[in-house]
Amino acid sequence: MKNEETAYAIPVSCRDCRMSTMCIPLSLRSDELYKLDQVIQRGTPYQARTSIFYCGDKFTSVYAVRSGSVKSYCIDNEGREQVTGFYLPGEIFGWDGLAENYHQNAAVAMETTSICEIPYGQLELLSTTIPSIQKHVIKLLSKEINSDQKLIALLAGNSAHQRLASLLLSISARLAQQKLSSTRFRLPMSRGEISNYLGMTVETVSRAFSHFQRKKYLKVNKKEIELIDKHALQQLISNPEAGQ
Amino acid sequence: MKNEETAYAIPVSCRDCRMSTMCIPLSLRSDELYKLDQVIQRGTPYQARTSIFYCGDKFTSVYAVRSGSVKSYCIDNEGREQVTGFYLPGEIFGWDGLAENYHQNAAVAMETTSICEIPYGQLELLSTTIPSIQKHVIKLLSKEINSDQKLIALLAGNSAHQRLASLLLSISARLAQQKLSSTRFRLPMSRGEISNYLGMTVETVSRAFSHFQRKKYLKVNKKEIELIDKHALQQLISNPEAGQ
DNA sequence: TCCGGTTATTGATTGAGGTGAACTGCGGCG
DNA sequence: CGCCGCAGTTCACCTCAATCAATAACCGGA
Repeated sequence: MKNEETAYAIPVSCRDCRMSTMCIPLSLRSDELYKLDQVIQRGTPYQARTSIFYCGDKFTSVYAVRSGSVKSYCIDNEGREQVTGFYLPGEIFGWDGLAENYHQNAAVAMETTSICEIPYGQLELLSTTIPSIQKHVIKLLSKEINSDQKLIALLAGNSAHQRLASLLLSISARLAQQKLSSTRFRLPMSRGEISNYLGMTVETVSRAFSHFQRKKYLKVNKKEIELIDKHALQQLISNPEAGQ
Repeated sequence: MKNEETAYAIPVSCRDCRMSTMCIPLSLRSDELYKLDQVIQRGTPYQARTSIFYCGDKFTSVYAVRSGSVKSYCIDNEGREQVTGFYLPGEIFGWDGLAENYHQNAAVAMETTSICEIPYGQLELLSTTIPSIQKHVIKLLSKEINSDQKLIALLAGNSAHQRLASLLLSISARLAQQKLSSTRFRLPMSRGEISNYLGMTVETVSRAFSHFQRKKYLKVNKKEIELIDKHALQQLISNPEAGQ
């Protein structure tokens, strides 16, 4: 019955988890790691489209994506959904609840997704005896700020083509960090979710994909993406004129 | 020589500072406050357009605005400046350097501005003995995340008029928190800085101001703003049709 | 299996906002 | 005093992306 190597196997400990290079365990000594292990909750995988938490839920935990993917979103004043983030394996989400003690966003699995739940109260408790946890938490928060600010810059100053190119390269880079292919991958999110996240319409996203394909920057087949000319996409971002 | 009540007087301690309701001292007992006081550096005011730190500077401190105002910005791939935030009295900035130990943004005073510098190393040290400081730091970081995400939603889903209305109401609300007038105020930033921050052009900002004035939502005189119909601006944000 | 609803692509049209230029008002300075 | 430079406003024009519409591809359920 030793099938822990299959796709959605639940690791028995952080030590066995490939994510530990960017997750909280990073920089813990093994006795400390053991303590952390005790408080992390590893549930059964979430099915596609099921919620991890809702907007307004009491903040209890932060969450690490082990496999699959998650989107976070909020509902603005008059009912419209606004996607605020996509989270891939190895990434941690849920910090948005910290300031007010209630989640400002909802989070939903975009596909079958397994997640480590890290109860924040426990983490706080642990951090009184293991200072490096505090430091790491603060670092993760700060990273979230930096990536949000990059998105702000992207939305404020770039064209539709540039935005999509940025997202694709960002996903590519994040997959690379997990030692997954950075040139061939399957987008977990729909065109609608992409367009919402990037502040444009589905049609514009679709046209941008077609444009990139005509330009031979990439191949698209539904959600399967193959990046052919990453350099051209980079160019496009820094220089709007690139490629007409 | 007791002129500590004048505009740019440097308070001798956090206890005397009106900002303490939202700054770090909040929630400290007076013996703890004393210790914090010891590490905070209160320099002479910054002149308009002088830098507090540059992008790439080593991260050493976070900063609280005591009077005046500050903008943060970064320079993107090909030289363009992107404004990432405006900071008013009582607000804390500089967290962007935490993750990588180098500032990802630059910060510059928009007018004569006095600032408390809080050396982060000292703060960390203090927090080992005063756990509520850690908590507060994390709360401030989390707040920054929430406000960044609001901006993302604003940029992704709203028109030029809505964006400007949001900024004006945000400034108004933040001034109100400091018990300053929320209906009559002087914008510390130029039209160019506003437009850059909101992802549009100076001309569009100008047109939007004129439009609002025609609609009797407000009065503009250079940088002096008088909000006349805040409710109409609110409406405009939640409902794009409001007022044509 | 077929059917109905959702998601994606493509085309035609429209409009918000960007672009470039002209014009104004104001402050600094020789 | 007049000249220059800069910030802000206004205008005419044009572009990019939203909108409207039609069709195609896909998925889940009976």
